[in-house]
Amino acid sequence: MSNLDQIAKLAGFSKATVSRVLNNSPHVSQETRSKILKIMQELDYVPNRNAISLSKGQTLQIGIITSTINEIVLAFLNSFVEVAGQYEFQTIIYTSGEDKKKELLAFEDLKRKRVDALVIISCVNDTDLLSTYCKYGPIVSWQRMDHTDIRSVAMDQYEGYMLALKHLIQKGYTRIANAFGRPRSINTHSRQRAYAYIMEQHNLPVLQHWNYSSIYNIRDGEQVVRDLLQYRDEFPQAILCSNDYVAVGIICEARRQLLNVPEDLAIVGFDNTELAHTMGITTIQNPIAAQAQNAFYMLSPQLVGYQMELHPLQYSLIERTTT
Amino acid sequence: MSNLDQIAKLAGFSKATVSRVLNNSPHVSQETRSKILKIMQELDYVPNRNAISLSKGQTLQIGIITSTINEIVLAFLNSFVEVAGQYEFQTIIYTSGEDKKKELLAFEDLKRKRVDALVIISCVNDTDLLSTYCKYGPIVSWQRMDHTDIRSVAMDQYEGYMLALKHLIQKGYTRIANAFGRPRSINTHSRQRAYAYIMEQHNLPVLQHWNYSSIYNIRDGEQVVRDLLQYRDEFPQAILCSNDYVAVGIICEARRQLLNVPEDLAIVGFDNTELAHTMGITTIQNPIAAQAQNAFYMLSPQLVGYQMELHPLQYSLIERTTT
DNA sequence: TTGAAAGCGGTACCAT
DNA sequence: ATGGTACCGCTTTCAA
Repeated sequence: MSNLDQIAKLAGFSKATVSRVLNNSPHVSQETRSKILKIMQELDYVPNRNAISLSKGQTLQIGIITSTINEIVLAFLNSFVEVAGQYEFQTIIYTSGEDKKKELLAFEDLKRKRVDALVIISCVNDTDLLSTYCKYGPIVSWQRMDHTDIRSVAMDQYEGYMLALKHLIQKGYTRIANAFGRPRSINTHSRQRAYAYIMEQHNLPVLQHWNYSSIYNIRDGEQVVRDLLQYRDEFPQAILCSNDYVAVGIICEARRQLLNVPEDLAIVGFDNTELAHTMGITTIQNPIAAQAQNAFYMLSPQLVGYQMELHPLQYSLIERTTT
Repeated sequence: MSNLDQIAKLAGFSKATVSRVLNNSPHVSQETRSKILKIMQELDYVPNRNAISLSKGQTLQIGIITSTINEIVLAFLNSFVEVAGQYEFQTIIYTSGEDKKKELLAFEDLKRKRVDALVIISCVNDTDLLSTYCKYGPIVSWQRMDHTDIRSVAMDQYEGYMLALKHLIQKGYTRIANAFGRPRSINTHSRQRAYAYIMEQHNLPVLQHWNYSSIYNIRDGEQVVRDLLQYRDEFPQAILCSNDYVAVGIICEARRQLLNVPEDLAIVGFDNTELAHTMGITTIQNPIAAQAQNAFYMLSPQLVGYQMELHPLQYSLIERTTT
């Protein structure tokens, strides 16, 4: 492998000039430039990224932290990787598997300058601890954080959940159950607030066992149906799901249990993923791609030197065949 | 941010000794070691990764190349990230979007020493071109490659497809259609061979319009059903899918078209993903996680200095309710 | 056991 | 426009 020094010697110029050519400096004569470029071609030269990173103190890499990669995360990830790539930033995935130690490794990598910035999709460490890393580089979060140092790109799910609830009530459903996600997360809290508000406003019944939490995926959704069936006489008419995958699980298990959707059980998903479209699930359109792009835009001042304008975010209801 | 030099000065030792402490060299007295460690603690010191990478010529990063991240890719990715992580290797995702130039960037990064090795999930560039990069670091592929320099961890799908075909025939289905993936890929070719062999052996009909290719996802699957319906009188009894997601699309669209599964149309998926389980799809169990681990194991001689034993791979048929 | 110094491969400031 | 050179922060060989 050839290096800058060799190119310089062969071309008969200094390292400095060769470096200028590499960085498209205007202070190189056309003649010199082409001469040096020719030699680079011949030697099949490419600059060593580690040397550049060390010298510049910037790696052009962004770390992205998630406890696990599922389909929801994927939508975010895909968009983020794309927008970051447009600005020549690469994305490194850190999956923690809910392991605090492992998760912290990502933050250490910010400190060690392996990555220039960090995006949190979901995390398990204490936010007070995590925010101490802010001094090493910019950090944004998808998951809503209860901390001022780490900004979040997520929307308040209160509005989105409200849309779903109003839709159900307008359709005449009154016995409404919930399958929430993370028990104490801000999102779940927002949803619970919306639910409590609407139910009280319309004077509708709220039963203890109509509220499930820690429901994340297809299997969890299946389990919810089996569980609800224990209370035959207090069966809900509709259920709001933490995401579309939970909705898929509920639909499939409901069918297996010979329940008709939506006659016996109406279902509303969340996120409007591909699968919701395919299976005809009524859901809340969640602009995940826009949020992923916003994540990069929020990092942009420190990464590329200027602020980019954030996408405006808005929920909407997609009515299909499950309500 | 503190560096090695500062630690050395404060401790009253040389950089070399501090470096030895960092790398757990046995040639440091216990006293010196603890003294230095204490100072590192106080200054909240962590070594700079770029400096280490530059000096050692190794980055502990592995690039993984895919045209797009879908749920199938995800299964592979997840396992790979995990096993690589166990050996302190990080994974960088390169999504090409089928763009040859963009894909080549990943290979350039091997040359530039941004990554120590490369894993190809799917790629679009000419294999002769790609194999020229082998001299810069180890490369393995999931997608089968028709090139000796780049080894593949994938299995020959002939056997897997055979299982599916035999199952259908044993169940009495004779009019069998195919939804293949990439038109000229080795996998598709293997499947076509299996299909041709079986159909001829059993003297079964083969119709031109029963063979679809470039069918990858849910939407493609839906389209296949709509297309098949044009030939009402030559409708197949069963269809083999390139993967489970295609199967999902076919099932959902079939239901929408009021076809009964499996009475009007039997369906066999491929891969045995979570979704196949949920929707009760008969499918071929494809050990994706094992293949991802094997990918790392194949890189291991050049990455960690010794060969790891590969998982044995085997297909099996999972019978559910769609056949 | 410890230290001095030459790399690793670039960047960027200061001269000329 | 070009060159000289001091970094960037760590590793590693050779001596002591």
